Amino acid sequence: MNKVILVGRLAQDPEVRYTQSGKAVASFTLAVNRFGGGQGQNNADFVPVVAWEKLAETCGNNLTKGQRVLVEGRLQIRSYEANDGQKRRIAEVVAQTIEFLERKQASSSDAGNIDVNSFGKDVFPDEEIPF
Amino acid sequence: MNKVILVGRLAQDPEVRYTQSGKAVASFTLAVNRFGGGQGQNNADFVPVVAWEKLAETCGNNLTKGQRVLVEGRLQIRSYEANDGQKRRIAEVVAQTIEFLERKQASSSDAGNIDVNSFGKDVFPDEEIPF
Amino acid sequence: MNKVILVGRLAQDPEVRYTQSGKAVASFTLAVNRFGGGQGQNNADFVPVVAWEKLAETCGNNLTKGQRVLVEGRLQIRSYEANDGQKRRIAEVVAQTIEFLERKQASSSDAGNIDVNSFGKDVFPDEEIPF
Amino acid sequence: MNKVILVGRLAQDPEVRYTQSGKAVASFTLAVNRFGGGQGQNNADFVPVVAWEKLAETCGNNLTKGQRVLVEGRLQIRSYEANDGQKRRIAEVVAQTIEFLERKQASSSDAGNIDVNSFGKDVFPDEEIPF
DNA sequence: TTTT
DNA sequence: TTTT
Repeated sequence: MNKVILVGRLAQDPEVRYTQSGKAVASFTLAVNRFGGGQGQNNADFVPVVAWEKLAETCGNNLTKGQRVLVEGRLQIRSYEANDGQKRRIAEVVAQTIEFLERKQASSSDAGNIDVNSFGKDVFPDEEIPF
Repeated sequence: MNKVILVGRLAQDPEVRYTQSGKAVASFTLAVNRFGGGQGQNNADFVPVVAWEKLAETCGNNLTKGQRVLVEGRLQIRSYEANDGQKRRIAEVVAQTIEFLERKQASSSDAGNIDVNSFGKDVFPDEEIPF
Repeated sequence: MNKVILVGRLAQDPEVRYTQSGKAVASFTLAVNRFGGGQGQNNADFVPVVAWEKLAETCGNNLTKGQRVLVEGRLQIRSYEANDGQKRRIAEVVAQTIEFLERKQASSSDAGNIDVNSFGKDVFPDEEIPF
Repeated sequence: MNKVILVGRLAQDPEVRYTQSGKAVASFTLAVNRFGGGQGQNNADFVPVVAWEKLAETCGNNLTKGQRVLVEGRLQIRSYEANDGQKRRIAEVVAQTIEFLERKQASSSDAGNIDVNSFGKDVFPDEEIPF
């Protein structure tokens, strides 16, 4: 069991890239507010999120900065070599499902579809994220 | 909502330290095996976990390397200044509950208490971890 | 581990009652939409939810029919004797935390607090729900 | 989001049945111990669990009464007509993933595979359970 | 109806 | 850096 469930807002628009084999990868940072915690000036965790393939494309097409979403996924720790030759570790959430908790932009006529919208179910990709 | 649920094995014995104000903090790395994923030589995520106060002490007293546990907590992203003066981010799971999924060492007489053992419920501490 | 996480809409206003000892208990039904599932006429699970004490009062004061919330709790199976003398079982979610995913009614001046709002953490009460 | 995560022991061996169209359905009751709760004589929730298709067969072949497992699934509320013609509701967890937390019976030769074993990912079936 |  |  490796399960992460986050509710937060996109801190930026998703970036969609492609691996050498053509798989889509979306990445964005999710701002997850803390409650009851330290009440400093920037009281949130900024969590890196990645999504693959069809889910990546749906992110690219439907999500924008500031939008609130629920992300379900797994916590992945990757090693990579930094510019200075040092090995570092990065944590990120690999999204398996994303639910809209609000629409991209509130149009005047969305009475029928303001419900939660769930999409995607992505699994363990075997390629590295192209950064 | 910021929820993480992991099942894995301690990659090392927990280390217990104390903040300046005397709060206990336990930290350990949890090896969470991947399934269906890349089947390389080291097919696990090594996730840093911290626990505070009473839960920290219970960790120190009851957990050892190799033991399987279920950790429920939240994902925290902290900034810190590295030795080279650079700002880096570290992700860790702040444990709220830990359940034993097996005993520290199978003694010959624990027939009655091999059940899951749940302890702790720790919340948003307002001090930094003393590294 | 006994964990339930639901996102849905209140199917009715919460009812708040009191035990003989004076503890508040709120109960409501949460409509949780299904996705990818059977697309019949009533495509949702109607889940009974109860909340205790302070959390119960917050529900009574802040939640209304139709409002979208995230409920975190545990699944409880209770036995009771039905009117016909038969023993039946009822399942319900005992809420531990509830997050608003939208406001009761959008007032014109909530720019600062439209964020997710989390409240409550309630535990294993030792009294029966007064039905 | 409709997510349930339970750790408990099988209260009985799974029963495997088949729908008219030939889909396998396994069902069993999971005894989930309560902690911190009422400490009466039967301090557990007995939760009905169903699994479909390949996951159902794996349950039938690998799980037995008393075994500890982790079940991830969704909470489903079904209506059915009782023998007395009354309409009743039943809650059950539709399993999506099951992890072994211990082996069926410790044979002398399972040194290599005593790890957590995860299997299955089942989705919204469109047939009724054949009771 | 029930697990340990 | 790492568990089984």
